[in-house]
Amino acid sequence: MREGPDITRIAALIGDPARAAILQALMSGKALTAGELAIEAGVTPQTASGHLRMLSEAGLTAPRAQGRHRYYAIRDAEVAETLEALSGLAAAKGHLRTRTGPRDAELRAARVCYDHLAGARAVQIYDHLARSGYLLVDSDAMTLSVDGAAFLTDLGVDTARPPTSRRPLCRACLDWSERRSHLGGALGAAILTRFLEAGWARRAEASRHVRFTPAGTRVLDAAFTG
Amino acid sequence: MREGPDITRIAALIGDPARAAILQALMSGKALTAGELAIEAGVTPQTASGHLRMLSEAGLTAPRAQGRHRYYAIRDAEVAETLEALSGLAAAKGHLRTRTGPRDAELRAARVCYDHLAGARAVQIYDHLARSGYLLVDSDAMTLSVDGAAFLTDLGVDTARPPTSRRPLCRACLDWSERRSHLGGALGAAILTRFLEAGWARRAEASRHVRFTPAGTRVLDAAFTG
DNA sequence: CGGTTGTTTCGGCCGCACCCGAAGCGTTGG
DNA sequence: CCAACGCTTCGGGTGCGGCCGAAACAACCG
Repeated sequence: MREGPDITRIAALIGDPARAAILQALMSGKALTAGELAIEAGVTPQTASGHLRMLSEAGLTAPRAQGRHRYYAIRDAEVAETLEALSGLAAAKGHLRTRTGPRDAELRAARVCYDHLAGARAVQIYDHLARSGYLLVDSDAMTLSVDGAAFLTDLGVDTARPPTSRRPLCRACLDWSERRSHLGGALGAAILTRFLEAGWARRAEASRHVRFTPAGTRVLDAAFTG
Repeated sequence: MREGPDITRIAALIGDPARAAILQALMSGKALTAGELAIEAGVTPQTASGHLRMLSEAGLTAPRAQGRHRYYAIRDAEVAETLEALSGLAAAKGHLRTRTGPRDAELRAARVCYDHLAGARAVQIYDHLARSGYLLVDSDAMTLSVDGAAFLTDLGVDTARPPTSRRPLCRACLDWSERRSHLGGALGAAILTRFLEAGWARRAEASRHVRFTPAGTRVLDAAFTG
């Protein structure tokens, strides 16, 4: 029969422990060097190099040479979304991790999803925008209302979408921990950028976790509540 | 590091050719016997049995004994959605299938996605419902308006949600061929049921393809346009 | 230019897991 | 009740693919 697109290739790529570790490390949105990814995956550099070659040929990662380093990153938002979907399924079906530990709670609170925020905090932001009429959720795409643009601009978020990219401004992204939607797309990326730049949130070193500063928590509670 | 849920296990399960074939066959929403699935996957019954055991233990499929047969089905909508997401990624990244053939076009027009319609026709239905104010797309969940319930009831769709299930009535499901949302959830399932029962559409024998009858095309063009 | 570091390519080892043949259960039917 | 059928379990063969050591490339650095 063999109907529809061929799932096997991509699923098999993600299904290897070393490659999965690489992809999950890259879900932080940072571009990492081949050597760093090798450590992350617990394999030697030459093994990681082979994996990265496969991932890049399949269009999951994008290599970028810079000096004698070679940086790899998640190729695009669609790859990131699919990985999140898989995370959701794994979280739902997978046997609960033996010890969920504090790290898990941190991730559920706030983390980076490729290039925008995810987790409880991100859902809070999304909810407020939608409920205040700042984000107009249409049949398919969402649009930012005039009021919404003003609201975000006040906070210092750059709502001007770069005209070069064909990427949608707003996009609902499914959150694996909250099982709800949060804001992705160019706007989601802009909001994360603003939070980091303003010192309202800081990224953990080698993790997807995002820690909100006291100032950031204040902004969040003041502007994104109700 | 090992952050977040463990993707590897589930991705590796889907990444095997035989198991992927089994899952894709089950995406028709029908429950199939182990023997049928063995043929579908091109392996012997004992091999398929082993695969089905793994899939069921991981929570991807649900076995149901009936007489001397044993029927397997996709476990729940979440599994189906993740498989669709993978299909989307594979369609986008995967090398184009050598010959896309007429079968592919048929699938893109209308197919079954676990228990509801997908493809161009499904997107048409979803668009009309949303644009007519029948489907109120809120921040997160969608709700069916009073007008919408009346509209669908007129068409013979059962809009009364079975109280036993905790399943949401309406749910946006990402369509891999249209790259847009279509209607899933209990309501999506009810609509498909009605279309089949009224003779407006017929399912292909061993495929996900759905063929609309002339009467069904008329209904679709009359009720779901504009 | 050697030396160092980061990355890739090549070859070969090894183990996992996919696969089937044979045999063991449970169900149906004559 | 025995035969037929469908499915599963068990055991062994085998091939693919991940892994590393060694070596070749490439880029910065003294």
